[in-house]
Amino acid sequence: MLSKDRQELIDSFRVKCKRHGLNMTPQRVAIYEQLINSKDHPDSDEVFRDVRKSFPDISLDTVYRTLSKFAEIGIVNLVEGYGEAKRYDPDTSRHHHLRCQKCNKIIDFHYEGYDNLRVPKSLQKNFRVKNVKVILEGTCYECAKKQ
Amino acid sequence: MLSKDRQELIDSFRVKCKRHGLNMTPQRVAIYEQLINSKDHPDSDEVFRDVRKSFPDISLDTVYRTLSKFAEIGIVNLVEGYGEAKRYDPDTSRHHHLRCQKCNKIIDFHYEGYDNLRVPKSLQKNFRVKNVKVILEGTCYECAKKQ
DNA sequence: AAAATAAATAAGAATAATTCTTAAATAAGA
DNA sequence: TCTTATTTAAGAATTATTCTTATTTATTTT
Repeated sequence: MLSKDRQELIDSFRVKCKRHGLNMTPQRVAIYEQLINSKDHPDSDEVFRDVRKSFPDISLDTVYRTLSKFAEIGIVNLVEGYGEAKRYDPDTSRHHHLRCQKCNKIIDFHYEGYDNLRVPKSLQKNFRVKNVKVILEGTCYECAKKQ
Repeated sequence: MLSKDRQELIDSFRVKCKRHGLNMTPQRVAIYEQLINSKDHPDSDEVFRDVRKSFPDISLDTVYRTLSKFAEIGIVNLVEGYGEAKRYDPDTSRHHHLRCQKCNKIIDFHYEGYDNLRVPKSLQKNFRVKNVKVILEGTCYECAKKQ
């Protein structure tokens, strides 16, 4: 997160919040600043523990709410591992998934273009790749209708 | 799951279990049969509720244990959404992820080959794609060493 | 086929992740 | 500054999952 300078990032953070009707609160700023420092893919509890150091009275619930809001407006991304119940796919044949970000529905599809993506050589030293997944995320028809 | 006939599937299920040292129990068969019928990507609780109809005394814990074993030996696949805590990525620039299936670590990487995958036209009618993710799953160096 | 033993199960307690409820505090706009 | 809509802290509640223990069952050994 060092590609832009701190102040620039915070300014654009304020703009994004305003654009989405989010009030500027010290908690939100503290969480955002923590995220800038983070080099990892932290969960809410990690962020909570870190933010707490500079903001001892913040509540866990606020961190949960805030991160999920931030993800909603694109300040952060939710990584694969969506915090819901584990789900299993009984179809082990080759296929790919659409995932609706609103309702979490998963829809199977097949597309040859994704079937044999090559794996970059440079990774193969430090990581043994077992499978390549392509996931198209977005909004399903039913959820799009509702809006 | 109708590509092979029922008996063929169950036979190969028995073979896979044996190969991995799993005993054949009525519970495991019942769960496997339920999976064959499933057209979806059920979570453990859904499987539990369904299996219960034909096997009223099965416990939820058994379903959890069994599905996770099945995933381990490749009878089913765990879909994206791994049931852990939600994790956020503060880096919103274009990149992709390696995910270690053992320790759940996520490693960023960049690879041009994945940056502009085209989205099949046929999907675009019923699904509004917001982003395309490529995830390479496997075993990280540290976890590989441990074995 | 019966006995031994290793694996698997049910039941419910325990833990972990997340969300909800409510009353109080606060940011933004008039 | 006053008003109003948001946001917050705190803790209860909920949901998903794992753990513990005693019992049962599948497989292996006799």
